[in-house]
Amino acid sequence: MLELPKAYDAKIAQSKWLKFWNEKGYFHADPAKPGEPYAIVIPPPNVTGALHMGHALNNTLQDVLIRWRRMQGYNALWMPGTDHAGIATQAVVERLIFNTEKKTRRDLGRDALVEKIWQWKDKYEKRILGQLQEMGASCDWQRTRFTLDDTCAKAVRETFFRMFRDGYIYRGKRLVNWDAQLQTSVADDETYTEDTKGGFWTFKYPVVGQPETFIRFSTTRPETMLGDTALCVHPSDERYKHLIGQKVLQPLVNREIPIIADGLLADPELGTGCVKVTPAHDPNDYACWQRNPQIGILNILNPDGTINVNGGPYAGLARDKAREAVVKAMDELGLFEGKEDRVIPLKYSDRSKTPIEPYLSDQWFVKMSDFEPTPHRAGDVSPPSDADANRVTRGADAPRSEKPGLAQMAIDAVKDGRVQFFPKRYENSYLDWLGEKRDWCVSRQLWWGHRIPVWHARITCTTPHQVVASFFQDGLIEDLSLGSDNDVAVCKVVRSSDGELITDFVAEAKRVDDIVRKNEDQDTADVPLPEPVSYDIYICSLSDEWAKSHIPPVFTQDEDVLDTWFSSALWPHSTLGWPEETPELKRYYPTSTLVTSRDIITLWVARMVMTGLYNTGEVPFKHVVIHPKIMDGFGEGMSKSKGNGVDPLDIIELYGADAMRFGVVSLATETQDSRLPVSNVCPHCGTLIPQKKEHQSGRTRQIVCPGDKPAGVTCGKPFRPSGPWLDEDPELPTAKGASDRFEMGRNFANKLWNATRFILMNLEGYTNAPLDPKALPTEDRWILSRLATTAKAVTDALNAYRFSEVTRLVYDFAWNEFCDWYIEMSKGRRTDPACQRVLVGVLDGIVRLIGPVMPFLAESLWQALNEVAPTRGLLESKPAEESACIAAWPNDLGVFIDDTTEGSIARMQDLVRGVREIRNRYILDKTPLDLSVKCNDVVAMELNALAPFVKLLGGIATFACGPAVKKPKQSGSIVRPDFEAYVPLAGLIDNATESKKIEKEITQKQKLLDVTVAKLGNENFVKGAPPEVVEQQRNSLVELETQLKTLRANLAELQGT
RNA sequence: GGGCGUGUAACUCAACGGCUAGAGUGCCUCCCUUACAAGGAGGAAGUUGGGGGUUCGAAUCCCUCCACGCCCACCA
Repeated sequence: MLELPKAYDAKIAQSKWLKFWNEKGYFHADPAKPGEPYAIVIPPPNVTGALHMGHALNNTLQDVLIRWRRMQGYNALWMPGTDHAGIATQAVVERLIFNTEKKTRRDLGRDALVEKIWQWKDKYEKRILGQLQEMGASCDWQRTRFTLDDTCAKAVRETFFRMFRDGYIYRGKRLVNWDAQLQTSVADDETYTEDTKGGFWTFKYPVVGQPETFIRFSTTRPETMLGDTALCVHPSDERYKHLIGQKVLQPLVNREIPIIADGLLADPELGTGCVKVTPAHDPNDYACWQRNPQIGILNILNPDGTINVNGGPYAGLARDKAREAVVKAMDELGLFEGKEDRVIPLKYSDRSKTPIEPYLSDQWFVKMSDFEPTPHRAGDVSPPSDADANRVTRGADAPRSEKPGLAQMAIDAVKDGRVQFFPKRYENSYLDWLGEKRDWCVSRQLWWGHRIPVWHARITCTTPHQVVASFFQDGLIEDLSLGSDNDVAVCKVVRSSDGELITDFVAEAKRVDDIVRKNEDQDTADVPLPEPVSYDIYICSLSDEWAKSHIPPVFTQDEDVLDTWFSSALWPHSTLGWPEETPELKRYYPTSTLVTSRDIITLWVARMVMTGLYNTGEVPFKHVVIHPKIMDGFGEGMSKSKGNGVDPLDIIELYGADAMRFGVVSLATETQDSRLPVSNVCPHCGTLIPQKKEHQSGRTRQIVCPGDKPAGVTCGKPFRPSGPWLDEDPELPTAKGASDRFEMGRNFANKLWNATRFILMNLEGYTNAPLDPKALPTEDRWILSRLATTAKAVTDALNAYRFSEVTRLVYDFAWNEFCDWYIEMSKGRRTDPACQRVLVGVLDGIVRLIGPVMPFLAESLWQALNEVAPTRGLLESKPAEESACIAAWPNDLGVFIDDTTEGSIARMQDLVRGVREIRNRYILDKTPLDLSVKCNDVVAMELNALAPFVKLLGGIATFACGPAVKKPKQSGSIVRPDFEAYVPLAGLIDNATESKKIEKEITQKQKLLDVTVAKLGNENFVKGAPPEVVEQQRNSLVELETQLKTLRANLAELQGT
């Protein structure tokens, strides 16, 4: 017989089976092999980040699904990989280089910096993938991708090219969130808003031509006054009506600006009712300018956040200095009216933690709204003139134009069910966000990323002749194949002055000609020469090689890289080899399930659907599973700076990978958040000390391991709580974060380990044969029925992505039914072949059911079982699979389901529990005790059949049953109503206490009886409720009456009456 | 302001219109019974946030109030 160690050793199991699985190659998906495909692409973790509990949850859930489908016989692919995470990674490496070498990125240069980031990436990618492996993730590691690798780059290039060609990508001036520190634009979602101490200044501008007339306005950002191009009031505001159309003087830069009326911008209730308009530095003002283009737009900032030449005398000043100077100057002019301190919500950049500056700059956009793209020609390489139209038609339910745009395509896919969300409510965030159809700014002023494959030149023509010469006679455009079917490059030409896309060059040449001719016709000596005309020429090329040999040197490649999400958006098809028609793409696309968290539903999920549909015509995945976010015990997000984070690797170290996985799967409910109370682990003795709020964010410098516990349990030594510490402190070691919630999984693993150990020790002479339920004793039928019911429930839960239910179901069945009851009952039947087969068969089933969640444990038990019982099976006898990874999922056990037997055993359990309660409450010594039990015929038969139960009563009671047991006439005996056992208790109990207890019970039962009587007396209930509910109420009425009778008799006996 | 969610035992969560609202942890009592003390047996502990309503029947559905969380928008 196989003798296993006394406890489950997670570490040994992990190293052993990881190696075994790798060697066997179970996780490699081969498109040539049979089986219904089931594919998941991993949400690629950021290469620079360490894995946190969110990753642990996210990846464990994917692994559960993949392992489960693999066991079901699917051809299962889990595609792993990492994300280059543009801004985050570059920022980290830049900071590192600055800290170590005191060099900025400009000192290094583009190539050197990118080279350094690649080195960094190689190192951290290895680490992060290794961590995933340690968690047991059964990814197809041979296929590991990176969003910047050649395969992905090819897909990115192809997508950009097609979008450029088809007019989905355009160049536009836009107000972007400018990070003046990193000197890049950042997306809305890469910013956060924080209440910040600021001010609310009130100034006045003098009205031109009306001495002593001023108009007052307030602002939170005085420095932007340099860029004011108007003052704005509400059209119906009586106070200012007469001033609309007048001008005021901006005294600092000596510019006259108009007073305009705009009901959307000005709110008469707010401040003075008059607001300054700075289109280039405020999103609302920008919108106002779009409605009132005549006021003009003036950018006053340099990319580094200092004031530019438009700021006149303030040029060169940093923003805060400019603010001081402007206020001072206004004050000196007597135009400053006062300042109020105010807390202002200010946007910050997530990466550099510096304030965001709304900044006007040239960016590349992907058009989201509906339009009619004309391939190869009419791309919209201009600022959108339809901004207002967008606003009117926004919303997922807005009327559709003929040709749905990217956003609409993605909306439709969810609305018609091609993509389904679990839980369904998350569809809302997706649809609402896409419904806005806001264009997507895809350029980033970074070096780390996919470089934008567009070459640009500006050609300025001083004579119309030159235009013609440049465009036609030199043959430049023809060569570049504008409008032809060139599939390597596309060229677009834009008139610089107004951004008009030029598609008809003959017409354009004629237009310029006409202007010149008009000038010549005037025939005066001092005719001004025609204004020079400039054209911006953009060439997008699919291939760098082609670009090198074909694009004239006057063109330069765009310096920017693409938003990280651009490559992430392609992930489901790019990783499978698109645009090549690979076998993988054909077999696994569309993928099956995407598992992610709710905060990237818009950023990532929506964009994957869009690009998937655009590139392949098919949705990227059918199901989107959104799992909760893991919070600490106070419901707050985990973060490094708070120090309330838990490292999954520490959990693996402390409790094992199976326990970690079991824990996080248990947390995966359908709620938004899950709480995981965090403890500090004493670095000296390992005791877990629950984290308090004051321990967070470095507010507590020192914790002393509690000394009031027994010696040896805690050590009483001081340490530093887990937190944002930058340095090591030799005196005070820093605690790790952990959580005792993972004990549940560890204990469960050990329980199963020991159940297996017990079974394997008792398999002397084991042979296997199929089991016929009809020929088996009650308890065997019962446990097989419970196994079948559990297996079905687990399968249902997985199908519906109710993960926490999976762990709960298996835990309850394995521990509370199999171990606590069936194994105990089996102890009287050690050599019974049927019992051995049931033990092995049920254990085998449990191992399969827990396999997806606890793969290391499952494999350990599986291999042990294979040694002793290599041939097994409940319905047919066959050799077991060589690994739990590829063991068949139990889904054909329905024949064992037997409700009658489950009911009998449930009654028996009640009875046994009742006896145990009496023993525990009253019989503290081990005096053997005669216990007579009277029960009805059905129970009696069951009990006779289940004779070994007597042992469950503790081995000190005798157990008599049958129809004719008389109540012993013995003073001090007590009858428990729920099982009618007569227990002699003379001298063992305190009559007063017990009387009280019984009185309380009588009150409760009487109340319940009254309710039941009332119910049954209610005609509506008898008619309206389902018959089985009525029947059950009738039964419980009879039962309650008996119970009350018994209780009253007990009470009378106790009180000696 | 708009949307989504949460509130059940001391803590973390189940229960999704129907048996006396259940687990795990913690707490109390007993037990190292040869699978397991990372264990076994039992116990105490709940006005299901408050208030209305619908229903024969509500933790569950509706209304309302309170508290909390997340997302989006706005805040000169």
